[in-house]
Amino acid sequence: MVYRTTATRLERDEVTREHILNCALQQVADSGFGALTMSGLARAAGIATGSLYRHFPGKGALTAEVFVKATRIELNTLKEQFLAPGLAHDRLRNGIAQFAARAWHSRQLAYALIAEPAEEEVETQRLYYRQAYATIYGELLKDGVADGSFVVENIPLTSACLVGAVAESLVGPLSPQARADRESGLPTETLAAVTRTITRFCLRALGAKDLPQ
Amino acid sequence: MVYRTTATRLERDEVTREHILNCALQQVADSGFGALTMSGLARAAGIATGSLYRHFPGKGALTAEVFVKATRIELNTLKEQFLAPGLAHDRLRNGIAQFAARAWHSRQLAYALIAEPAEEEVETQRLYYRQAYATIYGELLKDGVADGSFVVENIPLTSACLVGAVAESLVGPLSPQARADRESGLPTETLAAVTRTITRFCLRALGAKDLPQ
DNA sequence: TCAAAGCCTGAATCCTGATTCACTATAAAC
DNA sequence: GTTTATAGTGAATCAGGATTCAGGCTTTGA
Repeated sequence: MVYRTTATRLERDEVTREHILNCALQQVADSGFGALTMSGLARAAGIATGSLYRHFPGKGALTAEVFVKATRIELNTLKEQFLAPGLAHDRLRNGIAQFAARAWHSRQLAYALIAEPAEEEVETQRLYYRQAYATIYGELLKDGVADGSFVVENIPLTSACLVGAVAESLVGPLSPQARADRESGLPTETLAAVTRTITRFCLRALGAKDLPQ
Repeated sequence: MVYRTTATRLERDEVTREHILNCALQQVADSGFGALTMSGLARAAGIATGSLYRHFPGKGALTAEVFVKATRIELNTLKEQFLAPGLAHDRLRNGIAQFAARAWHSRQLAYALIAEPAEEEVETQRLYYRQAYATIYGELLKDGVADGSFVVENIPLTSACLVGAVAESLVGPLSPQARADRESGLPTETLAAVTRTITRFCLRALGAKDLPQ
């Protein structure tokens, strides 16, 4: 036995692995999951196609890891706002504003994470994380009912409505940005205006008393 | 020239064509667009694979036609409720209730029409029909603002929120039915309860005065 | 420096399902 | 009944992208 997996090697592997994931994330952020091919990714990462398979068992696993890496960040960011101290009313407002801003500035990635069809393994993770999203919305609603911010009868279903409303209006084909992409007229709406409308929509839907502005 | 496309032939072609579309719709309603293959469809329709290409230029066109056929029905059904006489408040309530009931009873089809990824040609049509949905929502909102039912600042964006909320809560992965599919516990929610929650959510979001019940 | 073992390469292979096409069957016209 | 154009058939082909693998390359440990 003259060849050993030495520390140097392990470290180098780790670096390569991260490099691959970063390149993949870049591609997804630029052009979505649909544009992610193993040969293209290998080219972008500067390695051979076969080498990808040293680090990942297959495309599904690789893609799922990209998805999870990116989604965790979003979820934690939102969680931070939702679990902050203060009235549920304000926490919801801040959370949505932040989510909207992030989606607005990287719509392709937001779309990929929220809605774009992808490998089976990605869909599995998406399901898991949607639940996670719904759960933190649910927590917030519970707090909001307790502190008098909201009036909600069915928390899980209302969470689903909120997730859907926010997703469609920011990232879906009816979102102002998507419309602007299509009809090549200027993007008439601003982030601030969109955020305001969505926030008011959600707060009103939850029976909140005083709306922003 | 001894062979003419006689009336009998044209009629028979028409029948076959309809038969194919019906079989395809059946398959989509049973198992979604993903399960629709040309050879499978040919088998189901009792004809040869190649014969499908006598009636349709390719899979994309065929699938798009199935989509349009089914979606038109839904859209018209909703339009009927939304354009009925009466207060916008009530029309919205009726429209959503009907939409929910239809989706509830054929969830696979509803999912396929609203959200399931499919051929390029289908996505094109989906875009078109989403706009159409948003437009009729928009009309209703305009009427509602006029007759005092609703308070809405940004009609297009609010329409998008409504479409998203309804779609996600009825058909998306967070819908009660989808949850029930996954966790094999009984489907705790009833259609009536779900409809009530969604309707109240939407009406409140639109600033409606008196909520049902 | 060298032998041994694992790494890296990328062209060849596999897979899945749409599409084609040479052939047979059928309908129309006489 | 015969001729001939068109319809129907389904096995073969094609397409495009994931996956494999034989062979050269590097690293390791002595």
